[in-house]
Formats: sequence, C-alpha cells, structure tokens
Amino acid sequence: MDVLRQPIAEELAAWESFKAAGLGVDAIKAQLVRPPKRDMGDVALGCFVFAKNAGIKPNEMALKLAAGSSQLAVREQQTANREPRIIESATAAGPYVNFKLSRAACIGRVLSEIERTCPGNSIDDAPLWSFGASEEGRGKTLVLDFSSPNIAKPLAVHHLRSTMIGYAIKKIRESQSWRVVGINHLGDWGTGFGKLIAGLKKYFPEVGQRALAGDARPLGDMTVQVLNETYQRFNREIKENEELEAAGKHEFALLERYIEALAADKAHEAGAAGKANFLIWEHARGVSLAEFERMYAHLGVSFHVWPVLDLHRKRVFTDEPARFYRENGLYIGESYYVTAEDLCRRIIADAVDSKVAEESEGAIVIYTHGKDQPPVILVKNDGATAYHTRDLASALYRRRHFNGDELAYVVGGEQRLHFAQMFKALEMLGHDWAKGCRHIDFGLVLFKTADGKWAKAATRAGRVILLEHLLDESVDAVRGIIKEKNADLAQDAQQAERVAQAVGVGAVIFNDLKNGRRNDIKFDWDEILNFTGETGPYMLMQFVRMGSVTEKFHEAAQQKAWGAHSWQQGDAAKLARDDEWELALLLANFPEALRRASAEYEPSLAARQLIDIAAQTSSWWTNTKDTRIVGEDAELSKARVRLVNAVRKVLGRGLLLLGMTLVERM
RNA sequence: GCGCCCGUAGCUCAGGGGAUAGAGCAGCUGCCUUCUAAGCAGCGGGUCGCUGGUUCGAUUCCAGCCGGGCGCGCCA
Repeated sequence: MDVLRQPIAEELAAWESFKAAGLGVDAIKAQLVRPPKRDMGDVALGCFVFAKNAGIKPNEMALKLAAGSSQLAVREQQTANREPRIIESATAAGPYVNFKLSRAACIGRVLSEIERTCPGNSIDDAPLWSFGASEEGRGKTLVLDFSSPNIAKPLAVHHLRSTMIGYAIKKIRESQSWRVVGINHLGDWGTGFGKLIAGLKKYFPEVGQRALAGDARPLGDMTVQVLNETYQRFNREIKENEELEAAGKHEFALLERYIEALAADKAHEAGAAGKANFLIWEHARGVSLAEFERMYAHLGVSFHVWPVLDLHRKRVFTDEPARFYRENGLYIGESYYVTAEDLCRRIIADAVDSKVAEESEGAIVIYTHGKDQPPVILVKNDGATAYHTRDLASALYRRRHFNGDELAYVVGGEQRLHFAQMFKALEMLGHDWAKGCRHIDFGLVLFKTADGKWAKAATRAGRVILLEHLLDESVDAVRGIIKEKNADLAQDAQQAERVAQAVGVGAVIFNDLKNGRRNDIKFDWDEILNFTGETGPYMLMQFVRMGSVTEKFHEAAQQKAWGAHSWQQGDAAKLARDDEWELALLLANFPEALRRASAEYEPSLAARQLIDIAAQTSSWWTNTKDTRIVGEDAELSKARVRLVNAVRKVLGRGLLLLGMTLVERM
C-alpha cells in the first residue's frame, strides 16, 4: 500500500468530510488497513481513534467520513488535468470506511514507480534497482557486528545465522540510506589460544621448534580441522592433568605480553618464546581466515582486514569509501583491542577512578545488574583482560572511528545477558550513546539428540554440521534437479554449475531468513533439502519465469510486429483481473515491508512480503494459462508483460537484499 | 533457585487491541501438445498453553500458573 498510501491519504484529506473532522494526511495514513475480505473493498480506514478524539462512536464517525464521497464528481473536475483520481467510492461499514480504488490508476502508479526506480533489464543491472529506497537514514551510520566466528574452529551451520542475518540487515539498512560499516569481530584472542599453542607444542613438537626458529609458517599445512581437534584433545587431557591448565595460561600470557611489546615497538625485549607463540597464533589466524574466505565467497560476503594497509604501512583505505563500505565489511578481531590505543587499559582506569568498578575475589568487576547477578569482569584475577573488556573497548573504538549512531551486534540469543551488561556498563561509565547500542539476537540451531529431543549444537555429542557440508549437500541436490528437469541447462555445464551454486546456496540462505530471527531453528535435512513451497528455489523460480515470459514476448513481438519493447507502453487499464490487482497491491506494499525490516532489524519481514508476491505471481501465471500472459491480444499482452517486468524487478531487488544470487534460468 | 526468551493446525511458522485467525510441509483429489509442474487448484485439519485482569471489544496488552529453551564471575 505504500506507493498508494500517501496519495490515498492526500486525496482523502481534501474531502470536506475529512477537513471537517480535522484529519490530516498523516493521521489518515496511520489508520489505513486492508479489509479482511476482498469484497469489502480495497482499503479500509479504521475510525476508532478519530471517534475517540471526537467523542462519538466509531460507527458514527465512519458514516460522517464516508459521506464525503458524494463530492467525488466535483473532485473529478478539479483533478481533470492531473494524475487520475484513485478513490472511486466510499462506504461506511460499522467502525470502518471501506474504499474502492480505481484499479487502472493505482496499477499505473505502482508500475511507473517500479519502472522509474529500476532501470535496465539484465540481472547485471539488478544491483542498481532501488524500489523501496528511502532517505530515512541519510547521514547516519550503523556499525554492524556480524558473522564474528572464532578462529581455529571450522564454520558450522549456526555461523550462517549471524552471517546471513547480518548481511541482509546491512543491505536492507543501506536501502534506507544508512551508511553501514560491517565488522567481523573475529574471536581470535583469549586463554583458549594459549591452550591451543600448548597443545600444538605438546602433540606436534616440530611446530614449536619451527616457531622458535622464526618460521612464519610453523603450522606447515595444518588445516583448521586439525587445529580444532588439537584444541579439543588438549582440553580433554586437562581434565586428567590439571597442570596443563596452567601451561595453557602461561602460553597465552607470553602471547599477550609479546603483542603488547610489539605494539610499543619493544618486541626485541619480549623474548623468543613470546615471538614463537605469536608466530603460531598468527599462522593459525591466517589458516582460519583462508577457510572463512572460501565460505564467504560462497555466500557472497566480503571482509577486509582493518586497518587496510599498503606495503608501506600507510592507510590506503580507498578513493571511494562509501562504495568500499557497501561492498566490504572489516575484519577487526578481538586481538586488535588488546593494543589499540590502549583502550582496554583506559577503560579499566576510567572504571576504577570513577568507582564504577570495584575489586572482588581478586578481579576488577562492575556490578551492572545488582550484586546477585554476575558482574562484568574487566580484569581477571590473573591480571589478564576478559572478553567484556575487549567488547567495551571495541564499542568505544567503533564509536570513535566510524562515528556510529547505532552500534548493533548480530549475535545469538544466548548472549543476551552479556550484551545487557555491556550496554549498561557503557552507560555507567558515562557514555550516553550507549542508548544507540542494540543486540540483534537470534535463535539457536537445534539438533536431534539420541532420545529424539532437540538440543543445542555440541561438537562432542556429534551434534554439529559444518557449513560447507550443508552448502555442498544443497548445491548437490540442485545439480540433480537441474539434470532431471532442465536438460537444456544441464548441457551447458558451466552455466548449470553457476545456477546450481546460486540456487543451492540461495535455498539455505532463504531458509534461514524467511522466519523471525529469534526462532530457534530445528535442523532437519529433509526440510532443508526440500525445495517445494516457500523456499529459495521457489522464489528464484518466479523470478526466472518472469524473465522467460519477457523473452517470449520479444519473440512474439518480432513475429507479429508489435515492436521490440512495446510492452513498456502497456496500458495498466488492461489489467482487470482480480489476481492482477492483488499482485499490484502486494508490489505496492514492498517499500513498507522493507522499511519495517530495516527499523526492526528483521529481514524476515522483507522475505515474507516477497513470498506473498511470489505466491500471487505463481497463481496468476497458472490461472492465465488459457489466454497466456503473452497471447494473441497485443494490447493485453503488452500490459501483462509490463506487470511481469515489475514483479521481476521487485523480486530480484528483494532477493539481492537478502543476500541471494539471481539467475536467468534454472 | 534467580534472570531472560518462547507456547497459534499432525509438523515448521506468519499474524496481532477490532470485521469469519492465515501460509508452507506432510496426507488425499484433480491439472503439463502451449510463456519453466522446483508449479497451480481443491479437501480435511484450530478451545491461538491454562486461569484471572484491563477494555465497548483480547489470540494480541497485564499478572499468576503450567510446559519448553537459554543464561547465570574470571571460556569467548
């Protein structure tokens, strides 16, 4: 209704009956809804609020307002040379006024708006389509933390959630003119890495030797998988041998001391052992990043290491920062904040000086939620910083370097307490911008346990599925379907593979984004590899169909000399069917769905609107089989293909915003 | 135990102070000489967890209870 809501409200505001009631455009706009049944009308105006303010009953208000329709004939004359009038009639129905709209006028407006905002017809033009854009966030910056996996661990399905929810939010926000800085807050610091180093030295002595010798690749060809197994093996052994715990802490302390020395340009004083640990850590980080990169490439996501440096260690950020931030996020791992501008230390000093923090059990803590709730730990009893400290530092950094008006964190709901504490701590430290901090939480990925219940992923219990495995299975299933159903496409092996990737990965992405992000996801192979119904492949299917009808039109146009792109002159008045009207209304509503998706950090609101559009499209497609969309009647065919084009662009635009890849055939 | 999140059709989920609560999956029935059937049309399927409260009106808001999940000081 969005493209239509404004003009409808403007028209109504000009009615004498609305003027008499003192109702302006905005007040009217807020009360416009769709009636529950088609035969009631096209839009309804709820009169509850107006009636309350006027001190009369809603039914009476509805009657009064509807009476204004008697002036429609007069209005007709006044608007004779302007845009065609939209409202055709008004009837009071209980507490509502139901309006019938001029279909031709409305569809004309919707199609024109989509055509105006979405130039070009190829999928290469699609990134420029902007239907539903707004200026809401112009001049404002959102710093968006998403994906943020831990290094030395493989990416599992639950990482997909943060990555794709975050990526979609980034694109959706950008559509509302926000500048969005995506940040991949790599989990690359903490005592865990001391344990990893200790484990590597214990089980693979050559790693320690190479590192001591200054080898920059002490891990050789080790994979992330091996690193992860080493870490787990070491952890298992800790349970039997408590001394290993201390060994891990020791290795981490060496590493932290070294990196601090490095930042202070005193690395030579830090000793060989620290440097060796640093080399191991740095290599492990590199191995992990290489693996992440492979996965991100599949998903179409890109991050750059921050600060972006050239060989001479000068910032060579980019000539086009706006574009850079649109196309890339930044890797700023936790480790960055250990040394960055001394932020951690300053936060600690600040908290202690202002008496916000206090000493407790050998640690320095902030009680954010009372003494009976766990505190934020700034300094652990072994003197090391905790992850809270680094998170606080990162918030300050983001605020300072990226001027974030909002700082948002796309992180699972298990960490609700953590973020509540962190935001509260910022507030207690006097940072009033903490009000602009948001935890964008999402549900867990659950797996079936041996006794048939659903439970959180657990590597040890074998309840974990690697992201790569999931994507492979999905793409593989799509390959099979292409072979089975589209022999033409299958013959072009290269093209078929591209399509299989786009559709297979798209299926996984759409499955993740179509429902509210806070729902837990029950991982079920049968469901995720079932491509019927409200799925990614279904969405792409409708997009592809709209493309092939357009091609069909061009063939027919050539044969019958209609003119190659003559559909662009299609007359909206020819679109008289109910399903065409319904479709136009759904298209008109897309901008509002986008706006809400942006405001609520909820991609599913956009995805749902797209599902409705796709379903209505598919129904229309089948129900026009008798006359065909491209049929004998030139004028009807032109008008319908004009609608086809609009649907194709809105679907294409929406799917791109969700992070999917478009295809021409499938 | 405390804190937070969640209970809508057999399953997975939309919706949300207002007009007869909607989809998909699964099941059953039809529909491919014709623009892609990864589709469409139809059928069956509901005490919106329970009990109170606020309201002209509650599935929606509030409280309590029941059921499920997550979190709960030095892992991140």
